Amino acid sequence: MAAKYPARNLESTRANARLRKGEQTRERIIAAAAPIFNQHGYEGTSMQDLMAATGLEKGGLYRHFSSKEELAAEAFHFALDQAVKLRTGNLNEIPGALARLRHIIERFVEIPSPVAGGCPLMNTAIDTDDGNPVLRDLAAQALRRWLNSVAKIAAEGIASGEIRTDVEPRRIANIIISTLEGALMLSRIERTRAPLQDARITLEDWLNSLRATARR
Amino acid sequence: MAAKYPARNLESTRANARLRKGEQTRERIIAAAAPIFNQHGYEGTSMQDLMAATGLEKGGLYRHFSSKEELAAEAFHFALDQAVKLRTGNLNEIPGALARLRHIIERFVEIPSPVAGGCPLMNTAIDTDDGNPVLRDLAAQALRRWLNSVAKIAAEGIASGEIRTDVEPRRIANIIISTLEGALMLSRIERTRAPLQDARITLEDWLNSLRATARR
Amino acid sequence: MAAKYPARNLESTRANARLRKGEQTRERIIAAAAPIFNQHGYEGTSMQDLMAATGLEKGGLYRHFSSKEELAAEAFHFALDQAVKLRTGNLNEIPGALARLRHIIERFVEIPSPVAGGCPLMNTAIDTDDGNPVLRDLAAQALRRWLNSVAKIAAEGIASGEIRTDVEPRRIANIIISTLEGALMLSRIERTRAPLQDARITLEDWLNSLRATARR
Amino acid sequence: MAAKYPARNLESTRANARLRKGEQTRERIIAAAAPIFNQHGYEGTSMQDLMAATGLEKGGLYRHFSSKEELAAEAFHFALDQAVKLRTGNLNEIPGALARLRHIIERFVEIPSPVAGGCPLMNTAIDTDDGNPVLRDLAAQALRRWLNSVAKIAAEGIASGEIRTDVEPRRIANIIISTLEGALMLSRIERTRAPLQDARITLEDWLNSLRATARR
DNA sequence: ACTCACGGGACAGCCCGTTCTT
DNA sequence: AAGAACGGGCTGTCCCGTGAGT
Repeated sequence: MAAKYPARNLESTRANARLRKGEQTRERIIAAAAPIFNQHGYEGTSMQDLMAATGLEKGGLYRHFSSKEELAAEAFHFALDQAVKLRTGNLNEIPGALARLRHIIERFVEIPSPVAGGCPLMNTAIDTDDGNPVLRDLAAQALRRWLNSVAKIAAEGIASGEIRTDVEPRRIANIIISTLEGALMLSRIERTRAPLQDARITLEDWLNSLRATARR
Repeated sequence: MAAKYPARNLESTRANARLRKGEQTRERIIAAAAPIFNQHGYEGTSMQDLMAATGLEKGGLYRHFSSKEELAAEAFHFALDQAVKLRTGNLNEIPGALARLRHIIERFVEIPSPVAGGCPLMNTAIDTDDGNPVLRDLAAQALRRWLNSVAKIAAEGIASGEIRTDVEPRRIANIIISTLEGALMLSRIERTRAPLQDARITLEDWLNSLRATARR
Repeated sequence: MAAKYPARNLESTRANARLRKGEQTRERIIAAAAPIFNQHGYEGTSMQDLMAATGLEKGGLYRHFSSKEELAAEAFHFALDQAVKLRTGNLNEIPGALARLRHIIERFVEIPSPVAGGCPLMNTAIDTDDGNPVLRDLAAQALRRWLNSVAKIAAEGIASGEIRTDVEPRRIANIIISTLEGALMLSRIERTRAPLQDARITLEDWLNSLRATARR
Repeated sequence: MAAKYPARNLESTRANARLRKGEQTRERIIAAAAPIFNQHGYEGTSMQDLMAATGLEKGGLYRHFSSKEELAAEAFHFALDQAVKLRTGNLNEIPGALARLRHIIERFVEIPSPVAGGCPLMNTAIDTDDGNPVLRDLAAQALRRWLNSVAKIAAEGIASGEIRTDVEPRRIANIIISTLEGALMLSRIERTRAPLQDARITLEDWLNSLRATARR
């Protein structure tokens, strides 16, 4: 996901250092398109919108992407990357499975989506559920990866004896993500952060109840 | 909202009262349109789709509804009514706040949406969030009513001493609905019922933990 | 023109005394339709407009008229009749050709059209000139009658020695009607009565110059 | 507006300056649309008609004009320009106010409208009087300019002592234009040039009667 | 690398007219 | 005599995509 069209020279440490002009334009288009697709959905976004956002003409856009769908896919990847990076933070440095799960929850609740329009994963999944299958699969795969990564942390916690053995890792992942995403939607519809805060408190309480009772 | 399809029992004086032909057609259109709007969203549904689904021509449709928006609003009401009726069941006859909350959860998880496309409330809310404001408000109000009704049950449980006093009714409502809706989405995207089942188990456990400890 | 569908009984002295219900409705429709057609033209008037103006449904209208065109023709006749009656006044009682021509001019300038939208003859003629040929011919014939009647008065004035013999009656008619109708249009566009007043003054001066010089 | 089709003389620096392809097409569309709008009116002209007349598809047309209204406005300007240029001729070189007024009358009567459908000013004014306000104002303003220019010539004639002081310039303008436009309509409806010829003769006689009486 | 120019098709909405029903 | 119900067609607008030109 991270680095798409590499071709970068060796000494470049950061992603977009020293891109050719065409690639710069391509990245610029994607960055401009991401919030628009994320806000208005695939069908709800017109090439005209993208032209206005990028300052390019239609021909200019189609030089870099063979179709609206391809551009939308790239924009989805971009938005997801941004969100993942921002919300993951220094997750790997945190010791303890429960602490890492709490970290995930906290970040999700406290850090707003870096791309306007909210969680790109859910937005894309819902938007394309009965529509564009290419984008739908992209979103489904991303969700699967997210579920897997959370379940893996839970499994490690169980293996290490930190988490009770009578709960399945997959269930922990399902609950955390279900509750967080559900709360995010309520927050957007109700236009208040209360559901997200409630989700955080409740999930953290629930995680505490999963802690393996220290027997002697 | 009035009485839809079935003939029902004889003593109903006003409900079905022999619909005129036009009203029958109107109801037929709404029933046919509801799953389409629910699946493809407002923008994703064309009048052509509705013509195909109803067998009527455009002139025929526009006789019963002054705009696509009006038809979508009626279809939303219809779908929501169907879902509410089916999933509410004999809720009022159930004694005990916790039992009623469990009943809500169980029904939501076990009974599939009577209208194809999943939960019309969430679908409409997400679909129109950055689009049609009329439909968005309709969905937002419906969600608000749902939240209120769940919170009210929780409040009654607290008042009666059944539920602990240190949790707010609003939070209980937020968590139940967030988790259920979030799980429903995961289920749809992953195409497996596991997230819903996990949500049910976890929410019921959580509700048990809210029971006021019997004092001596 | 005057009496269309007669069938009226003998003792009725005025036109619409004692019409059957259907005929009353028919007359009512025509009276309601006339100003609408006169203001918005044939194409610019929709059956919906007529429904709103009459309070009838489409079926009700089409019972009395076989097509929109037929209704428009009747409405044109009605509007023209109204205008002719009102502006003719006691023309026949006036002695002298010049006085009668002046009377025509004065009436035209001073009396606003009884049917909203201005002179139905010109409106219809212009409106349908490149469109509906049936209505166009109706208007052309009405104009021809009007021209003839004015020319006839002029001819009588010439025959009686009141008007100079070196001007043709047809030219007098053309000038009077051209100037009046042209001034009416300027008045409508400029939204001021000045052009009509100027036309009156100038035409009257001009008529005076046509008076046969009193022989010695 | 600028300079249309022909290549013209060499020293024109800005007028034709080699139009780009798109501008050529744009001008071609306007030239093709002008007679259609002038004949059938704004509502009576469909984009389909314009497609047929230009050979372009809808997408092609809408590239050059953002709406039918904008195209109609341009077509009106074009038609008016054509008519003004053709009928004005070398007006400025003619000495004497009365001679110039006669020149205007003569040109109007003798030179047929270069754009099919007759006088675009009157056509548009009447057509849009109860409809499109944008076009109506355009026509009203053009009429106002025409009236002003005629009135100005009359005023100059009065100031120079050529025309009698007891007639207002505005009335002269009103009469000339009313009579000419009225005669034009009669000519179109009756399908004979007689009304226009009568108007010319009569207006010229009338102008002679306005000549200041030779001083003693 | 990008703009300009254009095609062809879909969209919601409104139109006129007919038939069925009361 | 009139309303209710419906058909089929057309309108202006917007859409995505392609190819010529620079």
